Amino acid sequence: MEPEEFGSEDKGILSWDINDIKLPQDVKKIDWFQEWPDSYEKFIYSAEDRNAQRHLSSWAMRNTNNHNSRILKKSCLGVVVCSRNCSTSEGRKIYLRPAICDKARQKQQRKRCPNCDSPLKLLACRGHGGFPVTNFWRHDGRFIFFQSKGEHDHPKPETKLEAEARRTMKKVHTPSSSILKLNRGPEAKSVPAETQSWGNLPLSWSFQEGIQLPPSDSGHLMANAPPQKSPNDGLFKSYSLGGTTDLADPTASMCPAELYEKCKVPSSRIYSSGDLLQPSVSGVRSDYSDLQTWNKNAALGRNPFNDSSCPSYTFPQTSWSYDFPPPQSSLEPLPQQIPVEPPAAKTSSHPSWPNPGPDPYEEKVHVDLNSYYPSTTGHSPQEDPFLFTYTSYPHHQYSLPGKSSKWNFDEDMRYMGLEHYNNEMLLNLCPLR
DNA sequence: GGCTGCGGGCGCA
DNA sequence: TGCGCCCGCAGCC
Repeated sequence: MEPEEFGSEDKGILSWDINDIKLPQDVKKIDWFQEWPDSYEKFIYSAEDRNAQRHLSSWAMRNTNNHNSRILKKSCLGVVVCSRNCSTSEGRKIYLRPAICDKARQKQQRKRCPNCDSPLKLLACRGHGGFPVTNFWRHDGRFIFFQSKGEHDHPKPETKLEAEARRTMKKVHTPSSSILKLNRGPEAKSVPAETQSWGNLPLSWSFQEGIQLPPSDSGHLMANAPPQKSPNDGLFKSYSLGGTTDLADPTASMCPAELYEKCKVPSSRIYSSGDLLQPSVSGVRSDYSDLQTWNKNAALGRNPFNDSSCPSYTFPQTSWSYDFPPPQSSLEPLPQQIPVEPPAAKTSSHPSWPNPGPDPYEEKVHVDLNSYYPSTTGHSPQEDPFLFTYTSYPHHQYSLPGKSSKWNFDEDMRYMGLEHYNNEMLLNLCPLR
């Protein structure tokens, strides 16, 4: 997030440090959750942002004791790679998510590369002066302040959801490899090298669960060699029409199909707030015009769309604005796949952190997404019995969209990645679909 | 079994 | 004093 993108008021807000005694409370703009924070970044999330509440990151971050109960500190564990740096026949590299638990990580490192059976090795993160990148979380008032220190010097590992899903998938019956191959072949080959784990996840599973894995393997992620792409790549397919989408276009990954033409030019402003949120949106902050940033990020396996430089919109009720678009976060479960139940008020486990209130996404932004939902899917996810055949996240707390077909825009957008992920997985599980 | 948060403790600069 | 790291514990999924 470049300071140039902000006005004087924003610059003042950006001047805070996580260690400050008092953090700004007159926050006008709060950020969308950043799944892959990198470099020396600061974000201010709503205290009701569930991902922020959980201090989630797609980097493998472990808790670090900083002897300060007000500030949660996490340090990056890096990425688990093949010691021979092997590549699959499709040129994919092995980037596994290091287990957070020390014992589990040791156990993980005793396993072999799923591709070449060489030993695995942990590529430690040394992006912060030779030490791991550290992330800091602090709850203060209505906000959750996030600050990262250091720049990851390693590829992105498998995301948490991928790792969780992989474990889950291990417990379910695996369809035959031939079916998987049939189902995934052409599409998989169309995925460019840019594509990383998320979009390829089912493909990875196809490899690991049905085709290439040695019996002893516990699963892995076969990501393409850097540059990589963020998990929210899946969003594109969630919105795409007819499965003929161009996955090589990163800007498309977050665009409703109807807006694709407006979105597909990376060097221009991708999201006009009025395009997506007509009644309740105002203000656009920035764009993704820096190709150098793109190239640099891509070279390190980063998705420039994870940068915080996003257009924003403002909630009329709160006068806050969110960076837009949100869907880079795919860490949340999909409401479409969630049994109807009232949202539970999450209780902060931290003694000094306030309990968040009701989910703002269920109250503040109601956007009719009917016109944006992919029409060619033929039916909505909630109508599709297949979409209920697998739910890997039992802890969801969200309610299904009501009969009014009003969707909670924020959450739904963020969930699209997971929806894609589930849809893709279901495609594997139900290849005849 | 693994993830997460907490906190005691140690070593180093 | 701050930081990095180890360890154990407890709660949760």
